Amino acid sequence: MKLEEAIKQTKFNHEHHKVLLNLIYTAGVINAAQTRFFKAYDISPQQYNVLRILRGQHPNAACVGLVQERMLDQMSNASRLVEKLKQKKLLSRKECKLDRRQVDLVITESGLSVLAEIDKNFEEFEMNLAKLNKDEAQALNLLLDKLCE
Amino acid sequence: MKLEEAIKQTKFNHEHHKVLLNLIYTAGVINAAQTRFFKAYDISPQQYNVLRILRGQHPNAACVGLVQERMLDQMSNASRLVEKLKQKKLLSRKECKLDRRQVDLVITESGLSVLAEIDKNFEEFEMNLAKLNKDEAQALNLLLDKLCE
DNA sequence: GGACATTAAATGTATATACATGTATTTTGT
DNA sequence: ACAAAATACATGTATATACATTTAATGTCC
Repeated sequence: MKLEEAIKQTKFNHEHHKVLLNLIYTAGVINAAQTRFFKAYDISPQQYNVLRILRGQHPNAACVGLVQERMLDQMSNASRLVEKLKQKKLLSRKECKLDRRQVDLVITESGLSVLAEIDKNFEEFEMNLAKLNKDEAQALNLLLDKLCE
Repeated sequence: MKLEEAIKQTKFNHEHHKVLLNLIYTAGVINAAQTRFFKAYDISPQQYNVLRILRGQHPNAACVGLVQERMLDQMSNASRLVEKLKQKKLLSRKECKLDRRQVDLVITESGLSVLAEIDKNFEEFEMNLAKLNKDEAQALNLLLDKLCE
């Protein structure tokens, strides 16, 4: 359902105000859909994000700071997300020999296979979600990039 | 900072995947900025949203259901938001005479003046946030609408 | 080498949120 | 009219998040 129907409002002060509402609304819709999608794999979208970052480094280790830096939101609890994933044995956490303040995080085999399982279906999920063709997707990305610059 | 810099990733499987990340990222950026902006007025973006809905009905009352229906996210805790706003005396909550299951919510004078104060600066905030011209804002809205349809 | 600042990560705390359940009231079906 | 279903809202609970503080290790300057 698009914004105007969802919030029962058809007039906006100006386009910029609608952009603001529309972005927050759209992100909420996507987020809810993602949360539902990942629930089947017993992880949250944030946890998926962390696993993907670790897979990107694999077989090297990454520290909490690197993960935090690359996360979609600049949140402060990478530690706690890591703890959750460790409990599920999707990553390993060891003291870093070179700098004992840091920890070496490595995705486990189990973590890799969960990601592989997810990726099988995630692309289809993405395509369904976005009812846009490739050109439109590209245009949307350009606008979002410009907005954030 | 745009997505690619933020997450240190320049290649994406396809445009749709980038759209997904970009939307969540952009909404996060906006949300953080909004939260900071509203902090000066001691309310959250969600609470602002509720107050705006009530102002839209003023001087009529609105019930919790109507508020919930029009909120940006389909959340389940309109009750608790209302409770917070009542504690701050920004709205009044009375039993509805016609249907005693419902409650009549009305924004208070104090609530109206907080909104007036906010609106003085919010438009400027919106414009700064979105480094887009009017045509681009319009294009972005069309794409988001299409995506949510 | 030692006091002091800086950094990395973890933890504490208050609030927010998702989801399920509870409670009171009204509506519906017979 | 009365039992059952539906509705409106509130609450319980577990988890998530923002923000500040703590702890331990490293770096810096004299």
